[in-house]
Amino acid sequence: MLPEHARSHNRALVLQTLYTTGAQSRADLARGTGLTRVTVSDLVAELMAEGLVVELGQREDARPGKPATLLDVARGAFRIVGIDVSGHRVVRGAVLDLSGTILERAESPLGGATGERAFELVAELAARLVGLATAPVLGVGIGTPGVVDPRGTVRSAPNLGWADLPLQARLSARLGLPVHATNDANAAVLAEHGAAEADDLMLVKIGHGVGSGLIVGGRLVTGSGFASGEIGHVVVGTDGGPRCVCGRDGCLEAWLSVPRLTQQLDALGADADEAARAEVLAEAGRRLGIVLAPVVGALDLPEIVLSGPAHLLDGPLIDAALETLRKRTMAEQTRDLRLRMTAHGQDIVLHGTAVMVLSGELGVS
Amino acid sequence: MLPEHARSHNRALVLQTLYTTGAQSRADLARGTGLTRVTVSDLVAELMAEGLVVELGQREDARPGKPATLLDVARGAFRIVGIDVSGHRVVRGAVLDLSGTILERAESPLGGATGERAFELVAELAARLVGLATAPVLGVGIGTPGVVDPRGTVRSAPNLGWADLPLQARLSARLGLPVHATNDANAAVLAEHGAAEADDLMLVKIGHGVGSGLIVGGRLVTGSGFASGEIGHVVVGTDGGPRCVCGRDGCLEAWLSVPRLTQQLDALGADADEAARAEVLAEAGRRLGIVLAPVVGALDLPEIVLSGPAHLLDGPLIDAALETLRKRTMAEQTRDLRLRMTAHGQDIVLHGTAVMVLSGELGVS
DNA sequence: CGAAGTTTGTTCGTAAGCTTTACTAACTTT
DNA sequence: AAAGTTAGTAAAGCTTACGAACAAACTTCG
Repeated sequence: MLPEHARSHNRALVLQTLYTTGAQSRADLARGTGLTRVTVSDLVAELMAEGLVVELGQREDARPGKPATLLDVARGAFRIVGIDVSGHRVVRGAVLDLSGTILERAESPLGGATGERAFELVAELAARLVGLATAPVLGVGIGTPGVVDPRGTVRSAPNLGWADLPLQARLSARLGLPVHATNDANAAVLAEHGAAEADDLMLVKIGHGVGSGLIVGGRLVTGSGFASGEIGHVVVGTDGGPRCVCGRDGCLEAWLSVPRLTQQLDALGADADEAARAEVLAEAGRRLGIVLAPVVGALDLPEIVLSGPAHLLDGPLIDAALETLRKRTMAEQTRDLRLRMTAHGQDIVLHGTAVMVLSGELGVS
Repeated sequence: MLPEHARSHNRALVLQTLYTTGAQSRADLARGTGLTRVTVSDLVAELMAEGLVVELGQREDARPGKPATLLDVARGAFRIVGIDVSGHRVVRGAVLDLSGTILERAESPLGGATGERAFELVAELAARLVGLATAPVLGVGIGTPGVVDPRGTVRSAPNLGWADLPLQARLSARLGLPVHATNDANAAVLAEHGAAEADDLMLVKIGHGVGSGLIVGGRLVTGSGFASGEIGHVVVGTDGGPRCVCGRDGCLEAWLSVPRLTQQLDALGADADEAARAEVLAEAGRRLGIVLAPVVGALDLPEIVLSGPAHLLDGPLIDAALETLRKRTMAEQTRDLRLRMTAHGQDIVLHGTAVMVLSGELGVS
């Protein structure tokens, strides 16, 4: 730990405070960070020279003393490019500003491409989006299914036919920009965590498969083999269940994946009554609750967020899951447990990649 | 982040390296920590002045250059007092040296004491042990059942009749020494983690009740309500189970607690055949595996350690638990999963409290 | 209306901490 | 005996943050 590390820590602290709290003066920043006004002024000067912070002008309200000069992160001065490879049929991408607002979108049909061809599609989409950016690009973030190590190498992503693909390194070399890659569910939980304070959070992403991302103590859990969150193929309960693609009976994914739910609802027929449809969804919710209960107990989780098609998840399914969780864990722990849908909708992975780039490039987490 | 924080970080880094790697020279430390020899010399001088580090004399082996002066942590110059309140009938305590070796033991029968009387017993035992120490006491560590917050206040420990008891503060005031308190299962997982490198580890403590402690990313998981590890009252499976003291059917504790296992084995009779006894234990092990599977999946845990009576746990129970875990999770994750008994035996909580004091007082973790 | 008080942000000098460079000490190898 | 190597220390310098003091610009009070 050198003095310069302390410096970059303080720099990130100032930027973080400015990012989350919004426009404020140097003196406000000093009070908020615990540093002195002198130090804050120095750090702010450095950040302004880099174009990351701008002065907004004087504060309007009438107070005694010299009027404060308001500062803010130059939210419009840089762009982030985000790529979501978790879709089954398309690769989606976007240009975002530093606040995480999506400014431009683009997508490429995947068309069943795998391996090198799939990488090529991702790289081309990223390059296209970088071209659309009307301000310097801070970095590129990618969320992909599969096991991704901290250096952004995709250790294994069966659906895309990727194995030990150095996604981050190759894309960075090609674009000449910083690139950050992570698992799609991890990106999603980062989006949900946003720039919030350190806490604990689990995000369950339900789509073609079922995966999850975890934040414990404010930090993303990667797992010993970088395979955290893989709950899709955990067997639920002790009474069998539907056959899973992995060959076993009763995996969570076999109960809960979107194809399975859709197929079950379709089987009821178009004119099925609402109660029958609700029961199908409630049964899936109960199964989710059964798997999550031990995790909630072991980690004392306060909040779980679901991501996926709201018309399937938001209703009987989520209600049954919460009720099951309550029934199967200690009352003290789940009394305050929150289980809810994400507010990010379909863009959750894109937003998460932006958080990842902000965190990696600016230390803003 | 001030320069002095960097200083104390580097100080702890030197001490940590010395503690884990053992006797070595200042130059070795410089290479090991990445600091320069000058800085290491300065820090070592500071640590020697405090009596925490001592010179052992010159290195013996024949190498070119000036002979190195070997250093080590003054492992015998300080003592740690550890208290384990997790026993059902007695409070156990010990005096340990900085290496975690137990030098003296003492215990007090609890005799059903609760509330203030139980606290009094703990305080008296601690004072007695401090008196037994033949070197300055670095600090006192306590492992207690229940929910303990980071400031060492026991939020709730029903068996001891404690609620919002500021255990750490009151004991520290009484003894005039630094005190650290935590949950017993958390202390146990710290013992198992020891001074090892950052990794992931779960410890399941099976006794009168069932609890667990978790280390994720090298850090102890406390949980949002400081109630992490409470898996004893998570319901197992979807086929009912024995009635639990909490009123529900099929809690893990109802399947797995020592009283329950003992009672089941006793019910078989003294001349029961070995296979019947093994089946009782294997069934309990399968139940443990069912609860742990989602946690292993979500966290990508590489290792789980059991603590409790070896004659019950080490055998059919542990074998069945591992087999169940393998059957119920993805093969990639559990291929390398280790499930084993602790090597600390009954002293695991005492050893854990020592780790806690070392970490809290010296930054050695 | 002017003096007093308040708040902001900067300048200047200082203390802490780590580094580089240079040195001595003490050993092995040739 | 000379050369080379390694350990540890001393001196000087750079970076970083701080405290004190101050000017600027406002409000409030008499």
